[in-house]
Amino acid sequence: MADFNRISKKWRKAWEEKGIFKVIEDSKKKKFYCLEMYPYPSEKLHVGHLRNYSIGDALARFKRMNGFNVLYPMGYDAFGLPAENAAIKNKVDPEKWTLDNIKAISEQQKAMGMSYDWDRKIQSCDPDYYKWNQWIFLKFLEKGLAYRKKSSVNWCSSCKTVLANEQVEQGKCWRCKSLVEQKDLEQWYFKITKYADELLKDIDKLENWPERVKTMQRNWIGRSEGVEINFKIKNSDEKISTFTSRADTVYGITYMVIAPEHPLVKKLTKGTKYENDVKKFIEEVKKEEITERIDKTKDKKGMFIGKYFINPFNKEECPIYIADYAVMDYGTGAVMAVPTHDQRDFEFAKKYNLPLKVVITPKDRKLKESEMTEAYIDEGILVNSGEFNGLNNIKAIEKISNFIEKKGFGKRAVNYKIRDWLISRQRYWGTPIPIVYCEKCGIVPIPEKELPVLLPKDVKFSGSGNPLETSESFVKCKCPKCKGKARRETDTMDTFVDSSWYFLRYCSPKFDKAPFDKKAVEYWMNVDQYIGGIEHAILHLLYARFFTKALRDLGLCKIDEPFKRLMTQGMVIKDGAKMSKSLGNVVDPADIIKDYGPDTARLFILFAALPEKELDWNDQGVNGAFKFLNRFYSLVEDNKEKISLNKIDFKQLNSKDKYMLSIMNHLIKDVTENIESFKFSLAISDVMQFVSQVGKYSNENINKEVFGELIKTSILVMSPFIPFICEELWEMIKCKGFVSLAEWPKYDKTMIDEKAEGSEEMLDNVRKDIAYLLNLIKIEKPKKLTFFVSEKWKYKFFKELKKEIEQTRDINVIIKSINPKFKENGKLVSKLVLSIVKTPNKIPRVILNQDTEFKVLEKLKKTFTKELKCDMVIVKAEDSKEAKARNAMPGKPAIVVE
RNA sequence: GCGGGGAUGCCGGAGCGGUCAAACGGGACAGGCUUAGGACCUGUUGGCUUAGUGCUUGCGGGGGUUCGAAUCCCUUUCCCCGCACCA
Repeated sequence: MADFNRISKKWRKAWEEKGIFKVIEDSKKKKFYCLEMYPYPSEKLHVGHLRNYSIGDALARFKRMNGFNVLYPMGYDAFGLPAENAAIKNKVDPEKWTLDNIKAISEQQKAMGMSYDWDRKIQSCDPDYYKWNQWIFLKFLEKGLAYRKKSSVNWCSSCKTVLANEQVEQGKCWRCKSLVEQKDLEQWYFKITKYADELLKDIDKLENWPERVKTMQRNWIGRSEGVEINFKIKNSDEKISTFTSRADTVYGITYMVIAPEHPLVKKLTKGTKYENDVKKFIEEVKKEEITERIDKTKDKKGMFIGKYFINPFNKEECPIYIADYAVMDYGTGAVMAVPTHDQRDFEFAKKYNLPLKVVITPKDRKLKESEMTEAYIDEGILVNSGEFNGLNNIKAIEKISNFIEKKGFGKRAVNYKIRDWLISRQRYWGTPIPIVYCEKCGIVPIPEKELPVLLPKDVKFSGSGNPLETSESFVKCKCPKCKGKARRETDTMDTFVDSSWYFLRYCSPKFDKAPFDKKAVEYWMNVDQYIGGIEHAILHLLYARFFTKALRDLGLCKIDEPFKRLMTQGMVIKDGAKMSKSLGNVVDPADIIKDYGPDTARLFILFAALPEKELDWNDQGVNGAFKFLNRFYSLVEDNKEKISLNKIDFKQLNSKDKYMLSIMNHLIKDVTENIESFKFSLAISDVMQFVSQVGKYSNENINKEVFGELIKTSILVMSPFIPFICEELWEMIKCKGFVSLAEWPKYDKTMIDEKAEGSEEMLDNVRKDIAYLLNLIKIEKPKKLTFFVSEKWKYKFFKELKKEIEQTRDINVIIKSINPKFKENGKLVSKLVLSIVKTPNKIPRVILNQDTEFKVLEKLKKTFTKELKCDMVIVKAEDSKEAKARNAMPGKPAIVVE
């Protein structure tokens, strides 16, 4: 048995020595940018990574062989919390920890045969890299895209840092899953909301993104059109503004809820008897906020604050409540409540005995407030709505909105769920924010020429507080403006900043005048295929899109969207569950490589499931892949003496040789198409079938040139999946150069139609059929025979048959393919109808072999008479024994005789 | 609740109007090679069968469109995955 590990080491070395995967811009060649989401360098690679890279590498290799100039880089998302936690726990330097991991991981990637251009490696913790984070930050600051504000922020007490909205999942920290608290802090933000509209609109341009990712982004941006309505408060000069997308319901308002944090709450209750109770209520809500406020099933809680507002539409006075279901974050923090037509309002109104007022009613019945058990939220007709009565409610939204603007009650408004991106992190291992706080000058940016602001080494990792604050040399500094005493910003940037533009850096990784070389970016961008996990559907992919647009507006690049096509790979599971340490179902890629070699691991991963689907890890399956590799390898090795690379002499070929060449051309076609549509597992299954056929062929009396061609082709088409072994076999059959750089085979269309095996037998059957039919209708020599051939692949045989009949019987033969044609204009049918015979006296006859089908044919009569433009008589149902007797074939063509 | 994706032979998983009893792999069974096999090769693998290019059942359940449905439509059940009191 072949030693696959020896083979892989040999070729890895050869590739490295020749540097065959390095690329440079080449305007003469078509480019292809293939990118995998760069990994966080944790201690070990897991199979998910392996899958990611196997997919990307197969594609990169395929494109390379197809003549593309392929940019296929790798780098590391090297900043981040785990390094810092390791520092606290094991007293190691986060940098060393990170760099050691990178070394180990890149070693594994090389061992797996990934064809990266390693010269373009990026590590986000390199000052050469994060310098440009700082540079971009300063540019954003200039443009007003970065700003500092005090606000209530998400705080993770376990990670001891604030989090962006995108990093809070169901009230929990995305990383450590502990509950997120709210804190009032002054922090740095990126103004992603400025691009909300464009980010939303351009989702439509992302044609090759998975639908669900696009949907998730749309939902996250959460654009909602509506109106902002101002309400006067009775006995006060204050106004409350509310946002609603349901202007059609304004006549049904019976109360209002405002968020407890709403600034007006204090004002309105000050000095009233409600003041104390309201304060108490707010305290209560804050306490439960974290856990319960996010639980939708919970009872809504609220409280009257002693004030009323006036509904400008009907001048009614309604009470104002504070309630925990109103969130300050969205809209104006106040909600006009229409309990009859909003379920949340309905529940609240029922609980606090607030009035209901129906303003929309279904067409077929009447709604009664007293009988309602839930809000009516479907379409209907407006009632109790003054001049708008009788309108359809959807149409009324538009009319009432106009009315609101005309009367000055409010204005149209658009709301987004997306918030500005909070990028400050109270952690050490990240890009320092290039800002200084001066006693005199306030917030002062570091001048560009002083970048990078380096991370200091003299910090203490105590496990509490931001380690950066322990570095005096870092914190204490001079103001760049006045040279006076100043304090340096100790927050670092969210690591998602690093990953928001790294794909641009790959285009010119060593460029030192700007984050990237505009020219290189113009050549390489955008990313033709991006591959990564679904978990980044919102976070990274949204940020990267935002960055691209912002950098474009800074004049740094010309593209609107960074990733042309996105493919999200499925999870790897084992024994029906996600791999996890606690379940003990983790597979270590290193073990697989050790036992089976890298090619087996790659082959299994790509074969076991389509890239986008879940992959069920199965040890027997791995072994199956291994078995195939051995079979493939020994097929070549055992028969290498029989291989000739000389040109095929087509005159010397027998039908078997021709048949083999035909399926080989088929193979090339299928594999090419399957790879292009990411159906790697199907491409591999095609090759498996082919290899087993070639195996059988090799035992026969073979044509050496043909055999050589078959073997060569199978090595070529397999090489994107199992590059090491293919390289070895390529050498074994004495082909020149690296198979990794060889040209992808092209298929010959004419060869695909080559006669399939067994065609003689089939022709024989058809001959019998014809004889039988002719006998049946008692004519020796019809003028014309028309064959309706149902299956495309049989078309070829009938061509031969045509020749034969025309010569031997002197009959004019016509062949028609019925499948595509009949489907279009009549949806006909070949399988059931075995034969149609049109007699000389112009009465068409139909012969069947089944009683059941006879019934069917009665129905078909119409279609047939139309198609054949003549009457139809069903002559007889041919019984199955008769069919058997004349050895009828299945899927036999319809035959028309004239 | 909203949105996205699923349900196919013993298992993983293709197929997405006729070439489908359903690719490919795994498993199982039989045979060969072998002293023997867990290695390799060959064949079988829904049921019935007078063994036929035969009949019959069948791609979550029910209904429909069609000459014809695993594939299209409706409905229903179950599973996964996102978001979530967004006004």
